[in-house]
Amino acid sequence: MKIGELSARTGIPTRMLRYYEQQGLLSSDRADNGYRSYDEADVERASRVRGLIQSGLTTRLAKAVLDVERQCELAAPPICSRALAQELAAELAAIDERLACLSRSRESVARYLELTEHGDLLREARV
Amino acid sequence: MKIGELSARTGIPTRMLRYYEQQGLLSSDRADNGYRSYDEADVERASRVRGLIQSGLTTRLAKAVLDVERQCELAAPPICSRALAQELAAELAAIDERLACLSRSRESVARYLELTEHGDLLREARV
DNA sequence: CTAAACTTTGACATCAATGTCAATGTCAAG
DNA sequence: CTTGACATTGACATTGATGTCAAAGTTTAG
Repeated sequence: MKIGELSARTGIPTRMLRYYEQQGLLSSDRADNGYRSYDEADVERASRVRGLIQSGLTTRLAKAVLDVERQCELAAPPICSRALAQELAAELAAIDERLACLSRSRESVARYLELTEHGDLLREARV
Repeated sequence: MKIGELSARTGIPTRMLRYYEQQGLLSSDRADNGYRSYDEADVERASRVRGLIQSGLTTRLAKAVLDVERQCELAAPPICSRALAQELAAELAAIDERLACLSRSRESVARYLELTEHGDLLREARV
C-alpha cells in the first residue's frame, strides 16, 4: 500500500510517516517509481510508533524501545553495552512513572464522568 | 517553602514551575516580598503536573484533568457541559491508548534487560 | 556593611514535533 | 493526451516545552 492509504488507515499524517522514517522509526520499501510501499504489518508498527511518541517518548527513545523489541524476536541472546542497559533501565523507570500517573488520571476522569450526568459517554466509548 | 526548595525537592526547574503556574496548573501564595510560597502539598501537586506533561498531555489537558480531580473532592455533584464531558471522554480514550502502549513497552524493555547480562539493573531499580 | 545566593519579571533562543507550501514526477480516468 | 489525485523532496513556519540570560529587588552569611 502507498503512503496515502497507510495514513488513512492509521490517522497519521503523511508528513509524520515520512518524518518517522527519517528518524529511523519506520522503514519502507520503494516501488520502481520511488513511491514508498507498505505492508499490513506496517499499519500496526506505525500506530505503535505514534503511540510511543504521544506517550511522551522522544523519537530517539521510541526507536530504542522498538529496536529492543526487534532484537528480542531473534533467537540469539541480545547483547548490549552496560551503558545502553543503564539508559534502558532509566527509561523503564520513567515509563513506570508515566504509567502510574496516567492510570491515576484515568481513574480520576472516569470517576468524574461517572459522577456527572454524562456517564453514558463511558460506556459508549467502549464500543 | 520558596521556589528553589520546591525545585530541589521535585527536580523540576524553577523555570518550569513558573511556567506551570502561568498556565494555571499550579498556584502559589505570595510572601510580603513577592516571593512565591509553597506548602507540602505542592510538592506532590507539582510532581503530578510534571508527570502528566511528561506523559504527553498538553498543559491545557493536564489542567483539565487536575481541575476534574479538584471538583471531585467537593461534596456537590460535579456539573459540566456535554461538550466538556465529550472532550474528557476523548481524553480518557487517549489515555487508555497510552497506557496500553506504555505497558507493552514496559514489558519489552524489562524482558530485554532480563535476557541480557544486565538483569541486575532491574532489581536495583526497585530500591 | 558587603558579597553571595535567591527571587522576580521579561525577553530571547532552542529543540522536537508538526503544519504548510512549492516544484516536480507518476498514475489513473476520461 | 490531458487533467486531477497522489507521490517525492526540500524549505520554511509554527507551536509547546524548555533553556538561558539580564536587570533589579531581597535575604542571608560572614
